[in-house]
Amino acid sequence: MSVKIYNTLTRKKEPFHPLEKGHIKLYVCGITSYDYCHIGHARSALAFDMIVRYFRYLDYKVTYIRNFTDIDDKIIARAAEQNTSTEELANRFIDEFYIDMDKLGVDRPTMEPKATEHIQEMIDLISELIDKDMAYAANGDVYYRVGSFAEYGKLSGRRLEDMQAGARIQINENKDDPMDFVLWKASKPGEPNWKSPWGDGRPGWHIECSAMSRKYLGDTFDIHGGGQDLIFPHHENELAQSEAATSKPYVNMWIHHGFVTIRDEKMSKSLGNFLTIRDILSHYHPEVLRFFIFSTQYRNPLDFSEEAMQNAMTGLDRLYECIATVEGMRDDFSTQSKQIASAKDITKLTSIKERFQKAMNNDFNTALAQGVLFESAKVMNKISRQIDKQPCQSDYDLLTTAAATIIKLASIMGILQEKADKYLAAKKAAMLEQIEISEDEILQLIKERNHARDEKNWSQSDEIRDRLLAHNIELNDGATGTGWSIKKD
RNA sequence: GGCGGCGUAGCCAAGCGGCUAAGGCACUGGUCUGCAAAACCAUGAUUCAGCGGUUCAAAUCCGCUCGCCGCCUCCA
Repeated sequence: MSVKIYNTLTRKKEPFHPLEKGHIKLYVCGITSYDYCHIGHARSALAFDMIVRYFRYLDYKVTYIRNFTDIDDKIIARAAEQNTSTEELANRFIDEFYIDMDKLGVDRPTMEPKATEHIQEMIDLISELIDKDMAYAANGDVYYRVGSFAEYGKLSGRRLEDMQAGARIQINENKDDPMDFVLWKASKPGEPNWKSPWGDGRPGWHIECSAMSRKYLGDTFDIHGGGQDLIFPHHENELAQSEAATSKPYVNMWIHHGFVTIRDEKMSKSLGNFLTIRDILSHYHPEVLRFFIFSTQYRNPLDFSEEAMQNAMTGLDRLYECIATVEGMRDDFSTQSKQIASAKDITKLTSIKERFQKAMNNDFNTALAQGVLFESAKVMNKISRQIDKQPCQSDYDLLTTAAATIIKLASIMGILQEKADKYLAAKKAAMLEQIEISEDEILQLIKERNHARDEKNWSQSDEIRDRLLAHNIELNDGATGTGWSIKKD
């Protein structure tokens, strides 16, 4: 059973097989480093983190390259504003990026090349294109001759004629054709620049990915990924450059993820409706953001709202509570106890892995995979609540194995990775800080209330409970005593 | 104007030609409880934006209409 992936190039879901058996070569467009990252960047990093983790779970070797664009117009402009160098600015925000990624628990790619460290490779590639007459130099700039690449537009499904009709194309008298795009830009005075056969200048945006992917992954590799906004022009142009230079297919499979939206509009700086990763992580546990991001399939738009985050948190807590209950089970079983799990329950719980993989094999359908986790938790809760004191061996084994399986599978999405009791305790402690009552006070009041309850003094008992409720503390009277929790809004 | 995507219960979200249209949140009833909370059980779309068509069979394929979104300029 192979993984099926939606390929932007063919607009179909296709079974995926790497060129080299057992070894996947993946290139993903990373950030342009000039500002803090927002949730959209988080979605990109997390989507590919999940994809790589899933491939590795399936025992593939994955070589994962994600670049940093550390020179471009925006970086130059921002550096000038801040009176600093492009290098300092780019490196500063790369450091900030790592802070966010580490908090989110995103695994590092195999390599993270920077554009400015691959100038020579880009110059070499541009020279090859000029030699083949696919590119031309003009006044210190170098342009790609779009019209000479017959398949131009095949990735984004555009035809040159259509684009020219309605496009806002900058007038540039250096270009032979308005659709030609820049490979090398002559530098203006004071701008960062590198020596080249065409004079001092700097690379265009698209060429870096062609040069770096070729260096680290070869002329043809398995998967190239990025956000849907990169399909055109970035990936279209990359493809055109690389295939023109090598005369080989550039990439077999193109993966593009959807946007994060707010009130159904794309999150973007120009609209001012973006939230940074650190904004979110100051209010929510990183796993809540991960849970939220994986609550829909990666290609669909994902609408951000506080309500959706609360929803994600509730769902994550539910899974943690289920695991905590199983882990809190007395770890000795009894030969006296009867088996509670039905044949149907056993089937459900022994097929978790299979059902989860089936979901993931269908174009990384994390939404469906989360459904498998919830269904499993429900069955486990059902069994757990019926166990009286000690489980029988078969139930004990079934539940502990199921919990371990869920934790393992959830690690692909990077959720449920904390010890369940610690996660729940930490959450309680964090929420306790927000209300004006200490744990000691709560425990004291519970003690008083239980005393009243022993005397069947219900009015006093309820009065104490209401007093705690005023502080958002909910009580739960169980067989082993009275517990408390913070009430959700 | 060109290209692409989406429209499934109050909300989120699976479904990719054929088993009762997953799952979560919310709501309601029940079990449990002194009363609650949590958990569990039960309950909700004769129907998948609308209209036609293909098929023995369509939410799933095709066409048209309506609505929303994205790309065509930097953008995850």
